[in-house]
Amino acid sequence: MARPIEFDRPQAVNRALALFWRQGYQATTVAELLQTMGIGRSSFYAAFTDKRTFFIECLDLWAARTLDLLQRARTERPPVDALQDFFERSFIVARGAKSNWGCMLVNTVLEMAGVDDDLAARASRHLEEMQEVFQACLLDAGATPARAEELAAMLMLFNEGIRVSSRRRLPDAQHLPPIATTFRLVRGAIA
Amino acid sequence: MARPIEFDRPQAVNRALALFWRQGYQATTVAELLQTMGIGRSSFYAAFTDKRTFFIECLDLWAARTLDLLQRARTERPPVDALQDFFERSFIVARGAKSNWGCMLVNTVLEMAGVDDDLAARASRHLEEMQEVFQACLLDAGATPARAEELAAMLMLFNEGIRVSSRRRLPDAQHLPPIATTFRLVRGAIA
DNA sequence: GTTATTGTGAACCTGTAGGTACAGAATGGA
DNA sequence: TCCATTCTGTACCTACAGGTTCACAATAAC
Repeated sequence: MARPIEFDRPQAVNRALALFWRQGYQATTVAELLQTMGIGRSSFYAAFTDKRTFFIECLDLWAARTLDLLQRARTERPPVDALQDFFERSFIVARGAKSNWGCMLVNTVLEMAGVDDDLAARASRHLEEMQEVFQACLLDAGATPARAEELAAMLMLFNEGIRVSSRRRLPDAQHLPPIATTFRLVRGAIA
Repeated sequence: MARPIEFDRPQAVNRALALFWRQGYQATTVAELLQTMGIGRSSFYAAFTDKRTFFIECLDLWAARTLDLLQRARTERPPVDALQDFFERSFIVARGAKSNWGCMLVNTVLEMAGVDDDLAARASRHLEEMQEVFQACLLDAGATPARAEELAAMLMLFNEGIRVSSRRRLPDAQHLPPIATTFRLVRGAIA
């Protein structure tokens, strides 16, 4: 028909996602999104309906990627090592200038709870999915079902804490020891 | 001189603080603040300069109250019990309809990091102060200085996690076991 | 009672947010 | 070459945010 030249949708979404991740939903304006994505207003609304709908798309994508990362690590290493890696990598982000924006799910829960409860609940559900993977890893590692559930809950609490802490621009050294401490406990509780 | 009848400043601040606590900085409009506080626009700006300055006042007040609560608990109970109480009470909030808005410091760090870094840093510094109290409690309980520092860092991570979790509207039962688990570890690490 | 003084509410101002409308540019088909 | 189609940039619209102004109201001193 006509005009097959469109903008690169996945790339545009990726760039926007980074903005939302860093600044959150409210602080990110549509104008900023457009500039980052390199597209015009009408293209944006034609392709993504509106800001809120688009944010949901980014949020779900972020969750899917993170889950995928976890699942893949799970096939490549012993289950508890995979988990510990996942946590430690939350901090060691390219070691360079690139800063850490925490976990988009956690950020969203805290930003939107009491403001847009549907968004907060959506992020919360994604966190539950992650917790289920934690639990599956622990089962793989030989924990009893009850113990796996308890430890997965504890790890999720830890995950949430880590992601908060990682936005505080503290030296990495301050975070890694607690992770090591925790995983010593986890391994002990399984054995 | 004239017109000694002013509004009740502390009460107005308290009400505003609750709003900021629940909704965060950005989502709370000046109009909402005025309605909650029961005062007019000009009175607000005369008394509190502007929204951001006022938010800082509320944030500092929240931090001071929380620190005070911790310090007081510390004089009334054995140090580790005081800490555990502090954590558990973060969830069991009046058991009724009253909901839990987490920790205003944690909320602010996550909302403002990357948006208003000065505000985020201020909240982060208050968290450091809390962590110092944690450490002092652990020292009181007989931990070595090195161990107290390590455990205090871990507890802060846990604190951050708990406060995130508490905004997710999950049943309390899901939170309390991890707290118990953690404090079992803490007591073990001190002894 | 008059007046100087100061807290107050309502109306107003300005900037900017999210969202829409529309003319025009770039293509595939005839 | 021309047309039909559809994506895109610009200008625009409306709502509302934070903040200011100002006339009025209520007091204390005299």
